[in-house]
Amino acid sequence: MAPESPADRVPERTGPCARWPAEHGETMRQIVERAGDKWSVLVIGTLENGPLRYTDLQRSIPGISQRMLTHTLRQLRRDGLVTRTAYPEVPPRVEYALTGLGRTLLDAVTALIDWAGTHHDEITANRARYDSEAAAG
Amino acid sequence: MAPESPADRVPERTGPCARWPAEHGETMRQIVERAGDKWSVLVIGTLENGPLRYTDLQRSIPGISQRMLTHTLRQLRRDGLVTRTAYPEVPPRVEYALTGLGRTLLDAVTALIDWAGTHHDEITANRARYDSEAAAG
DNA sequence: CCGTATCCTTGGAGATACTG
DNA sequence: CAGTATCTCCAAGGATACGG
Repeated sequence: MAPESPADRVPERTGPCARWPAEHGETMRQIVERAGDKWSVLVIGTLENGPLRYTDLQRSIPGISQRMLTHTLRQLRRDGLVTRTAYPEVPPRVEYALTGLGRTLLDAVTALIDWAGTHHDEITANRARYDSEAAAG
Repeated sequence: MAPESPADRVPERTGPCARWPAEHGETMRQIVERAGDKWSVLVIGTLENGPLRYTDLQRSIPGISQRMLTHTLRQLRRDGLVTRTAYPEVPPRVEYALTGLGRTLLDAVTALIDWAGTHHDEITANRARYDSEAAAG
């Protein structure tokens, strides 16, 4: 490769992030963002203890709208993280459950939630300090 | 507590998710969402190998706008995940680096990225199947 | 009971131009 | 070099009403 200027301080890092394979860039982003999505995380976490019906999910997750519950469930089903089982009864009953894949994601997400819980106070303190310093100038 | 209707199928799960302490609800969401934020993850990952200057970050993260780089760096500084060091030189030089806290977050996020990488193909296949089934009816 | 369809508001994010 | 300021656009998400 042609020699560069002496100001070439950036080392042998051509891509954005080493562990973020550019090959799958688009899909990777979507997957990681799903894990950071509030509603997805809450739905997955709520299903941890076993299958639940649509209405039970809605009641177990305060603040979620029908629109977002339906939408989130569809995304999770599409990715194979959650299954939907309709029982041909009257009145109709539909249950949602985690798949094996969904359970492994739950583990990874749980690690993140634990991290957030562990460092919650520290981060809150950091923010308070930063804000007060910014206000003081 | 007053006895409920027989349709009381939801077990002793009053809150949304057991591992998601409602006490810190708001902050927890922000923290977890930060870990799912594309730009935050890329900035943190890019700083893995050592401090970098503003312009180097911008060049190392293709597609990031000045606005989002500045904004993301400010959030990360506020949370105490990244430090900003200005060297009083001419021309001015500013370096950004991970803090210890930032490095621990990097570990947790790396686990998630690894999960995404591991199951990338499976998820892609799941989506393809779901989409084709939806199209077929 | 289990969703779909529609309207509407908000703020996230890119592009651009300018300052210390 | 290292940002700030402003404009603009668009898509995520809430509220609501209706269909199977």
